[in-house]
Amino acid sequence: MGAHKVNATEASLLGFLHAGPMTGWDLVAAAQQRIGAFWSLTQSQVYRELAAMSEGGLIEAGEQGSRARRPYRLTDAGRQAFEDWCGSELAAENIRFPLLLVVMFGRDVPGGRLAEIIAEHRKIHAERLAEYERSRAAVPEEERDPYAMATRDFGIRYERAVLEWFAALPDVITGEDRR
Amino acid sequence: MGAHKVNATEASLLGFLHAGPMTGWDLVAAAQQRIGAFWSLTQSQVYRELAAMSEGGLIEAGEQGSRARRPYRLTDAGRQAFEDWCGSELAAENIRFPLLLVVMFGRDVPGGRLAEIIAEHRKIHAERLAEYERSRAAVPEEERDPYAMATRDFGIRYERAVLEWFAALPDVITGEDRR
DNA sequence: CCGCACATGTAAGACGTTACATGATTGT
DNA sequence: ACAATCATGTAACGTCTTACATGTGCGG
Repeated sequence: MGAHKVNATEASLLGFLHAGPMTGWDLVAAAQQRIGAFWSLTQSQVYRELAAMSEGGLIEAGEQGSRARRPYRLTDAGRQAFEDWCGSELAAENIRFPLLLVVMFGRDVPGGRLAEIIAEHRKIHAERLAEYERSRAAVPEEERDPYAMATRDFGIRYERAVLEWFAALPDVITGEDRR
Repeated sequence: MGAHKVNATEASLLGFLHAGPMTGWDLVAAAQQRIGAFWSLTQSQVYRELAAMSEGGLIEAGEQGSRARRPYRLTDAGRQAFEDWCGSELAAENIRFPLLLVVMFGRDVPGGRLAEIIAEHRKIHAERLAEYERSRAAVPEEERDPYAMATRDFGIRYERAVLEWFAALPDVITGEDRR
């Protein structure tokens, strides 16, 4: 009861800690790799939230290991806080996509800059998709975690949608009208 | 030249002001409606940035109208700042999707909560897609702005991708295994 | 003439980013 | 013994969110 209410960033750290104690450093790496595509957080944030959650009793620091490694483990209160978060109303997804701002205001974007930006980003997204598909293929059949697969598949579908969107843009925008 | 460097949020306001003077109130409404799907901003932010940009000479307040309406118009410096922003390196898109956190940590989400959340969000996205398609169909052929169309189409493709992702989720996750 | 929507603004705090500081340990 | 990397942490700032305060004018 009355346990501290956590935000989504803290909840994600608690989520990782279900699998066993981890240090801040490990959490940063895990977050970047496993949820970085749809939930960004920085090293600075991680250490701050760890300190706060430790203060609040949601996690406990263990014995300090070599190189000042400080592993944190989930407490019962932390487990409860995670479940409370799951039970609370989830915020809607928040997308901030500067490229779309440029497209929206494309009429007033100077010269060929719009086409240039689009070409640039098209390439970035093609690479990201390739990367996701490579990583998907790299997981041996028998050790596929359905949850991790699902989130990666989201990324794949997202990147495909973006690429199809690029492909369907009219020439006025992609700048392919000058032949 | 040395004009103030603006962030993406300010750039979006400058973008709107290219079409003519607008008040803070109008900008909030316009932003919510026209870029809200991929760039959220709040009323509070708008008034703050307007004050700051006015201070910096990027925009100028006009005569106060009724109900204290205060229209701002773009200055040359503001136009320049907008172009500078277009010329700068655009930040990558930033997606924060709590639902995907829940999926990622699905193994530790209590009881049928995961399935429940998914069903909920599936509905939300279906409705959003329907809304986009309705709004798309509502624009008369002759007054279609290709830029606005392009950003809306992004939304449509995004929502379709999300719905297809939902549809492809395994039963372990959607909870349809108990028959 | 009164209630509601319009319109601007402020304050405080939560959250996120960037840069830097500090020291330990590993490998060479 | 030295450089590179590991690992934690702090400081400062920028941005976003939430809530509130204040007043105006339109419509019934």
